[in-house]
Amino acid sequence: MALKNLRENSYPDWYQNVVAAADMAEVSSSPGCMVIKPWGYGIWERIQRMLDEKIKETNHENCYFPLFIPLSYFQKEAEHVEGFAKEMAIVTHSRLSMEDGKLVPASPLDEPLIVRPTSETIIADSFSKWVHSYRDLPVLINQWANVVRWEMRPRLFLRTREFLWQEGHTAHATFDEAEKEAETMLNVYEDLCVNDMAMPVIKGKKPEYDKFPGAVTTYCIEAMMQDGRSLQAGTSHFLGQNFAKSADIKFINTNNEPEYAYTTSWGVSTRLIGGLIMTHADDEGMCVPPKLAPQQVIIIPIIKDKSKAAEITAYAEKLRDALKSQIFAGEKVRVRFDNRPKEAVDKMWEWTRKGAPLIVEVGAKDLEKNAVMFRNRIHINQDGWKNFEDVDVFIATVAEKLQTIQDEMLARAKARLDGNIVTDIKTAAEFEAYFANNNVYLDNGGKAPKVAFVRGKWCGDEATLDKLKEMRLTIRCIPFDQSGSEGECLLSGKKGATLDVIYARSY
RNA sequence: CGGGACGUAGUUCAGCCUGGUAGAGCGCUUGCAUGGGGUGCAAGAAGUCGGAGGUUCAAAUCCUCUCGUCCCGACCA
Repeated sequence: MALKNLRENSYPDWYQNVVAAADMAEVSSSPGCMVIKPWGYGIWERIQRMLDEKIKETNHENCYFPLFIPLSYFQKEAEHVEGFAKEMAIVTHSRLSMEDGKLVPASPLDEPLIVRPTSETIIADSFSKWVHSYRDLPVLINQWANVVRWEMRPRLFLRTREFLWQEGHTAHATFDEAEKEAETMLNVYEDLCVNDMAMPVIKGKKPEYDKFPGAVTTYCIEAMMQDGRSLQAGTSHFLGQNFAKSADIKFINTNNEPEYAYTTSWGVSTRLIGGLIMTHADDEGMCVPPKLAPQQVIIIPIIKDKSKAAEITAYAEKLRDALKSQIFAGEKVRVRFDNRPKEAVDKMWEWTRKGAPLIVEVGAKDLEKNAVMFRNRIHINQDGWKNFEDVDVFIATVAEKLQTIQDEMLARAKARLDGNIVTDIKTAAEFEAYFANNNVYLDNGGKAPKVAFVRGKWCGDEATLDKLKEMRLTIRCIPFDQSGSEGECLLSGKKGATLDVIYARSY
């Protein structure tokens, strides 16, 4: 029996159903916020660990800046102010007092504090104190933090008022070095998404109108969800000297002249988990790529005859310990022996909905044959879901099996992305016809709208943005691999457009 | 923040129109049977009906306000 809400009926309902069925998160009583439950947080911890390693490999160090940012700091960078003059949490009082039996805010602050929506301004302030000479550069730091944006329409993992992320901030002596840094970190994100999350992405930069407020260039990676909508999975900004000028990050260069530093910032958030769900989950629940799975192998004892319970338990524990000594992707295999007092069949389905890659069932028959029965989550209801194997062979090949699953998940996701980028729309008329209704299907049978990405020309004129909005589309990015050819702009119909862009509906 | 739907047991929901003893499925607890693809039978526990005010002899039900959730939109990681 699959989930109550299937993908083909209602994608949003299905999404929430997966989050609940996999027990990853739930809506909190605190409005707009989520409670990330152990399985969901475990996935986040895996993302953190893998990304943190990559961040450190590229010479960045972690540190921590305040949650509260004085309002005036926010006001320093003109574009930043405008771009971020949106819903934010503002601290205006410093205590509560009791009046008529009710708690009311008291002691107004001289200057309100903003609960950080992002930390460019407060970090730039520190950088201005740290940087005096070209010898102090580059400054390469990162922080793991929570941020708050007062979203009006929250969705678990994809958009919540408070979310967890990492934000890297760097300062450099030259334009080129900073620009290269922004690209390097975009590549780090791509590596994380592709090789660890099995979620292929398109790399590119945002059009001018869609840049981060205050950025010179915003680079991004875009992933395709199963409904054909695009999810911005990560961004990396080259900020030029904009923030350096407003925060006065100045240094003496090698020519003994004062110069403003060049800064970057880059981040990914718990939104990646939403992307992971919409990339890999199916109508039976979540599927977690082995590298990200908090538990990669689940062992469930099957005890029919209670007199054999001790024997089966001992067998399972021995198997657990042997598996734990195996190495997959440079780490010990993560194994859980699930001996909770529950029905074996319930445990099996629970872990299936959570998306643990391998579920092993051990019972009396296995003891006799010195074997195991294991299920491969991503082959559910197909050949290869249920497998029998000699226990020693299983132990010896568990890392190999996990790698195969990881590879297969990437291959599936990649096939979906590659197979659903429409490239043969060459005129504005064809383009309009293609999106004439919401019922453009990627595959047959589905009732929910699934719209492919269209890769085509854009003239770059901002007058085309109205048309875009009308069609409920967005320009996801200007991909790095430009063809350089000329053609008709799919929005304006103008000839001689040279930019290749990705048009898609988005999250 | 605009448009729509909705808040009743842990959960999914019925009951509301036409006011009069608080209901069901799943889940939970116990027992027996079962057990390698989502168990069966029996018994049991569990809700000041989102909150506040109003109408009434009487409110889950009618009225007002409020808070929250979901969907669509705008906005965004």
